[in-house]
Amino acid sequence: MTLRIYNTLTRKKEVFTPVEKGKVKMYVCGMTVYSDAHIGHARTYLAFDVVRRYFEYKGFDVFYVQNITDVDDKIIASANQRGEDPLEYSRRYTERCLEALDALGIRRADLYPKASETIPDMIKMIERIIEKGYGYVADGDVYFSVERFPEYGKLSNQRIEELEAGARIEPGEKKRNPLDFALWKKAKPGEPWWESPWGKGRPGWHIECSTMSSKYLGLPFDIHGGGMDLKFPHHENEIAQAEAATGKPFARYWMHVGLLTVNGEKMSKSLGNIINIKDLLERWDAEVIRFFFVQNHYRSPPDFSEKALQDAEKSLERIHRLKERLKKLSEREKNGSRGDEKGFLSSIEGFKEKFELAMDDDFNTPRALGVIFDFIGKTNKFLEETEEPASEVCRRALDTLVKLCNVLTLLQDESKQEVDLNEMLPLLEKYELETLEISSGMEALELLLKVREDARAKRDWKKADAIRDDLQRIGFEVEDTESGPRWRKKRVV
RNA sequence: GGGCAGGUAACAAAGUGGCUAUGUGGCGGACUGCAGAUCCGCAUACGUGGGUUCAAAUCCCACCCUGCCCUCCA
Repeated sequence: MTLRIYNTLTRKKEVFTPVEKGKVKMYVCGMTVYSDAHIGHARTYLAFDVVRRYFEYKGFDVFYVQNITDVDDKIIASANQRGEDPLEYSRRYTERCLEALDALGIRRADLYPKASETIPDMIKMIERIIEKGYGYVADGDVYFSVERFPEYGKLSNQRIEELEAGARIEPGEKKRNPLDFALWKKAKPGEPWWESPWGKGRPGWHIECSTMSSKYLGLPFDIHGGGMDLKFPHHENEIAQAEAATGKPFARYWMHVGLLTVNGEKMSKSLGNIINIKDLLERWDAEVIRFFFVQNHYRSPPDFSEKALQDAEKSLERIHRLKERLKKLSEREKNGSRGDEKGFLSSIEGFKEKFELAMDDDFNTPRALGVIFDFIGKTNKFLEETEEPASEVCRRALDTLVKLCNVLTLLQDESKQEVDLNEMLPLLEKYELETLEISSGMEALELLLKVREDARAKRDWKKADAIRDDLQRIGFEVEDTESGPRWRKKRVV
């Protein structure tokens, strides 16, 4: 089975063949750590988390590098504003940002190299660029000469002349061509600096990615990714620098993630609609947010809104309900039944194949989700038709469901089905139940359910419904089934 | 001006030259004391105008509209 990836470089879907058999080396442009991580970051890093998970699912050994930009104009500006040391400031935000992504349930990359810790390597690369005639020094600054690199523009499919027409020249620029970009910037007063052959200064933004990716992955490496906004000029510049310096091809597959909008508008500082992850997690479950993203293809721009999350939450419920149902069924011991277990088991394999087909087609997560929902429908039907499904069969279905969902970052956390005693106490009182012997929330809930069952047995529907409604109000959904009441905890908004 | 994506039913979102995407919501049915869940069924689609074809929402052309990039941005 072959995996095909849409390569921005060729604007086509291409069959993925790794540089080194069985391995995937991927690099994704990381965060500039000057403020809290926002949902745009979440969108991108979640997309690549799914990419890496699917590669692992297929048996590849993945090495995933994501840089941290901790030397940058905005960081310096923010730090100076607060009278803080820029490097200390960025160190603090690095942790904050990574923790926000952790909280969202995005797995960490294997390595997070920092710009500030890779300066000597960057200097070496800049020296090589100058040696080979692609860079020039101008009063303590070093620039890359775009005209010297004939392939400039190959990623974004633009010609230098066209770009020049649209470019603007700042007064007092030391550049020879407006498209030239800084490899090294001369230090200004109050800025952090490093010694270099060109005097005190700091690296330009683009050079760090060329340096870190080639340092940790070697050239060429397999996948280079990032947000759509980085395609030009950042990624274009990365290619120019790395290929100019080494003479080797850089990254083989370029993947770009569609940028999200918020209520139909671009998310930007000027609009004041930046949603940061921590704020969002106070109101929404991490998995709901992940579901929302996975529902969209990584290349298309999702539109973020509260309604979209509400919809995502409802859809997710369907998956959780089946998971819990299967879990209970597979925990009890039943071998064999009257249902068509063989037919069901073989259909499971069919769903797996369809899932893989969808993911093999440029990580088509919405289609893969469709397959999962088909599988859910099929499984529910099987369970309806089968009186006592064998626990082994249920376990197999559960394993498949979890395995496929895990690739999409779903069902990765154990659902928190604990019961808080304090929540239950008012209800125990309301129904005048003895609280002395109750020592846990679970016992309290079970007592309430038992009382409700007694009421139902006496056809006291009023009381039974009242208990159900009260439990619903504190987030417990109660359903009556043939085998007794079934409950599950829901998020209370 | 140049580059890159899109316009699919109530909403979200895939896909395909002829065969149910899917989820949420709506309607009807089964089940239930009721509800819920679940199952079964139904409805509402492919921006506009041409063209190619036995057949196009899917290919081609034109047009309209939307978003993004060309300045820092995931």
